[in-house]
Amino acid sequence: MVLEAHLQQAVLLKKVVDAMKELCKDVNFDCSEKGLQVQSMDSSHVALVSLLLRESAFTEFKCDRATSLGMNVDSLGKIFKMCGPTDSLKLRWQNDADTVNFQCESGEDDRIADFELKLMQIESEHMEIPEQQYKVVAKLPSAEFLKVCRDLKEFGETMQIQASKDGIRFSVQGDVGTGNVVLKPREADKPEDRVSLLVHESVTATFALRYLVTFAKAAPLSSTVELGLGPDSPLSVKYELENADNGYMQFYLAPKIDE
Amino acid sequence: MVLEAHLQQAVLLKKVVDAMKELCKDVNFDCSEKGLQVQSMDSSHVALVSLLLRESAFTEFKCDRATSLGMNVDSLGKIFKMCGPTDSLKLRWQNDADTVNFQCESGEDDRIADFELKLMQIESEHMEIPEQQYKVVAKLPSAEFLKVCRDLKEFGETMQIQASKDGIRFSVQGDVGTGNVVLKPREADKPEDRVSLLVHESVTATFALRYLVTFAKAAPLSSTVELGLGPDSPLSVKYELENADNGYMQFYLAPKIDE
DNA sequence: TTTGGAGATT
DNA sequence: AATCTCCAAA
Repeated sequence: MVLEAHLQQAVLLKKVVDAMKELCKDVNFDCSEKGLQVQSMDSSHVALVSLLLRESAFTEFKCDRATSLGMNVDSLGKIFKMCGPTDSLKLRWQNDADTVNFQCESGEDDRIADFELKLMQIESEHMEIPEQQYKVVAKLPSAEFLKVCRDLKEFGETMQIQASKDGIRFSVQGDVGTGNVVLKPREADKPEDRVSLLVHESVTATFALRYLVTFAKAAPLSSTVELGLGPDSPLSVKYELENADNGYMQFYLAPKIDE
Repeated sequence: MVLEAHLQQAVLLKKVVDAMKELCKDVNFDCSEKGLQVQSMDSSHVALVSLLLRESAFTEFKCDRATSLGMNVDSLGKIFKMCGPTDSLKLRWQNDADTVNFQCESGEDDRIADFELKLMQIESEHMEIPEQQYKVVAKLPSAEFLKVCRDLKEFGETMQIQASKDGIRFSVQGDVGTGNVVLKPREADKPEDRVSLLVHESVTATFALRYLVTFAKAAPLSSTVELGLGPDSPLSVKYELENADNGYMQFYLAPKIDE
């Protein structure tokens, strides 16, 4: 057995796959002793998905040899659909086998679903993601970001984001009119209700709303989301797992350049 | 600024729009110093919607000059979807501007959504609604009316309403059988639980259930609904706002004439 | 724990 | 308009 990983909550991986499903068809899961990692362009090569599940996210993790396992995301979605919300997951890969095994166990151990998934060869266009120094880092409730994106996408295809010390403004211009939502920095008892802005320099940029909505659907992964903005640089949309040390799921999207 | 109206609870207008959405595509909001008014046939010219929001329904209301503002109801629905349940609303229209501005503010003022909606020219088929002397006026809990309509629409498309001093009977004949719900007059501690019947003459009439279900969805506007019935005359379904002086929303539906 | 209603999504 | 999911009440 080269890879054996046990996850307390299969639902974590289910959420990750759900978030990835609309963007990527097939992806490589890069396995090493550090954990699992995915880095993939979306099918239309406009957005980038970056997932890291550190070894600490698992109750048990063993990986003898670094390797890339190519999987079909749709199939993964179907597999995890079999899992109940409290199921645990065991992931196994034998040396050079052409399948990987998923085993979902209900909490009471009275129901075991398992699936043998065929692996696929995916040319891994390995990409470096430069560590950006964002001019603005905004942290807000992930549910609020999801709602803003969904509400505004009704009016148009392009969203302008303006961030300054006073707040962050999401705007869409469409045929029937122009919509804006402004969030001001906000303290709150629960950290997950806060809106905070770290601003070195005000930033205005525009993005294809379609992708933002897709990213925002990763909200179940975390109660908060972190937006990273810079002038003429890609937007980062990052969801840290409940325990940030366990990893994150992050999306990048190139801005629309003004004509 | 010709029109400026502040509403404590944006949700009131949201409910009104939701109730109107399924019936009308575009409507004129007639603004005067008395308040806002809408009178519109539904798209298939079978039903009629009549809305009155008196000036007193607003925390602030100013209208320098009577005017009709044509708006798309779907767009209004999308705008109010952005509002939280406790948001307040500011409605503004500048002299002869071709847009009207909606501004939703959360209670804590840390989230402002606003929308600039393009106005449209709608030929206003102005109609007089004759004050009917209904043979029967029935008042019942709006939730109960909603449930009756929803339950019975499962069995057929046409509802017969029979009202007499003994009670009001809703009947549907369908392929799988015939369903009846009878409500007898009922006293109750809370006025909104009462069922009362004012009967000058027993009435039997039939209506297209589809419209009744749509009307009944306005239930969030008021805990009670008033049905007005006459032989061979349109049914009135009226929801008075919690404070009746603030206005009402009313629907009319022509009866199906027996073949 | 199970059932119903409400809200949201396609 | 129909389905599905989530949340709340019994």
